[in-house]
Amino acid sequence: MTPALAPALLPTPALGQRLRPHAAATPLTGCDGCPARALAVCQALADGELDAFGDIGDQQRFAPKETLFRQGDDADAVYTITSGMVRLYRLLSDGRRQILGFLLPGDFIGLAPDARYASTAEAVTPVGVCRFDAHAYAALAERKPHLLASLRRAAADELAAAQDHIVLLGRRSAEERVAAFLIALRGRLARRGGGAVTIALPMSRQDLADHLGLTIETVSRVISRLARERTLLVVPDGVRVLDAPRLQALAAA
Amino acid sequence: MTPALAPALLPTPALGQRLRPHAAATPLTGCDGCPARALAVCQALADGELDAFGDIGDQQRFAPKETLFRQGDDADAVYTITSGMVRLYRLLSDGRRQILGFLLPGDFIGLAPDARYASTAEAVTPVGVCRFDAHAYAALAERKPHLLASLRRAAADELAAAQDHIVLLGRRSAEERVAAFLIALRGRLARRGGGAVTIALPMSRQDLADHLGLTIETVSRVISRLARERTLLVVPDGVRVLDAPRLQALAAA
DNA sequence: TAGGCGCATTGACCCGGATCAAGGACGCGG
DNA sequence: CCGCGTCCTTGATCCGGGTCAATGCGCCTA
Repeated sequence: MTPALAPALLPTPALGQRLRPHAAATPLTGCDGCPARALAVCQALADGELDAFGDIGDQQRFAPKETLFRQGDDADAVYTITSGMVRLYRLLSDGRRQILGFLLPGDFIGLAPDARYASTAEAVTPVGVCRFDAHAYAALAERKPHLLASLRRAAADELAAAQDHIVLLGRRSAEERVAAFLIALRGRLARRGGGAVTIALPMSRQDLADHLGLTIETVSRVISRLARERTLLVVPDGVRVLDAPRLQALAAA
Repeated sequence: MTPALAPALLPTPALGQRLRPHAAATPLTGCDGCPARALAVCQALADGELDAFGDIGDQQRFAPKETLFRQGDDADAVYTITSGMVRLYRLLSDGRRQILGFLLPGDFIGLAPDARYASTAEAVTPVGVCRFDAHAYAALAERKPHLLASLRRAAADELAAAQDHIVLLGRRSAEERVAAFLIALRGRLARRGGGAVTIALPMSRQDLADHLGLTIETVSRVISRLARERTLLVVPDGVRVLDAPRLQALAAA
């Protein structure tokens, strides 16, 4: 019933790429033209130093559902997302899945480089990354204190985000989870130059459910309810926030 | 019905201190006699370097329920736990509480030193800590690469633990949560020289509930059930594992 | 234009764990 | 020794969200 209301009015959410399949093509130049330049860990380096950085970095693209690496693989690389969206998840032996997070341009994977990856990383949309050999990266970090400091800040952010999510999963209702997730994603998108009204949701409802510790039906029902009471408007591949204060209130704190 | 079965047969769980109230007195010497010496971040430093370390460290004790710092305070110090147990938690505005973790000797607080503490730290048992001025610590870290490396390892561990907990809260049943928590705590205690059979639980059931995203009644019921079916034996301030394989199986993966 | 396929939505019902409500079991102070 | 407070356990009942089962709605291919 909702989709009828919604013409395709997504103003191409500035995610650094398109959300519809098979688009996105950042020219494979060096760091200069990198859309994540201002966001990423790399910003720690002065322009001059970027050469060393670009040298060990290797630009790659992944189509939706392609895997960057798998839980259990040995962790021989770290990544910076330059465009698109990546889901990071763990599987239990019986197939239950928990999505730890959705990564956006500028996000970094490999802050905690153990011997093996503890989770799987998979492209949600077409994805561009900068891939670094783990050893070369570690060696470079050792020589660039700015980079190290930047890594520590990123680690701090990531840990804080993980703790936020622990609170969300441990002590919040379904509606609060959805609202808090949307608010948080909106903030992350906005910081990357997206608008604060339309929130891009290129991932499936199942992905949302597996991130929020709910089922697909519950996610769908909550979103439908928020749409029915005019807090949200469901649009293709996303939602529009109609009543931001109300959504904020539901996300509580 | 269970307590009758349980004489006080706790062989003084080697937590580096006693679990019963009002005991514990590590002499306030330098790092040499520190019970956490081998576990902590400090192990990164050669014996000779410990002087600089001891100089900026400040040994403190806290009685049960005393707070080390509060959510929102400005983060002017980092800590290493030397004895006892600390709970780290966040409060929601309506009073709901989520315990992020229980800290043991050798654990470090302040890997992600933001401007303000994002959570409250409170002594569960009598606690000994080594307190460092945040700035002095950061300055020292800058000069000691070993220390920095050690911090990164600790940050990696902490992030991995947080992700484990996200999976636990997002995708596991009450029984699995309790079992997984007990297995994990047993491992941590064992690594600190405790036995692998008796698991010390100095925290209240409410604490467990607030850590595992459950209610006190559910925690109590699950533990009672495990005791009834001879997987556990409830003892004062802890449990004994009678059927480790079964507990392990419940913790799944 | 029809059929099929993969999501998403919606409804009906069920169940795991929350809530409400008594009791125990200790420990402590008097 | 009693009375009280705190924490834990247990039972009865309720309900939020899970499960099961239809549709619905593009979107793709023929």
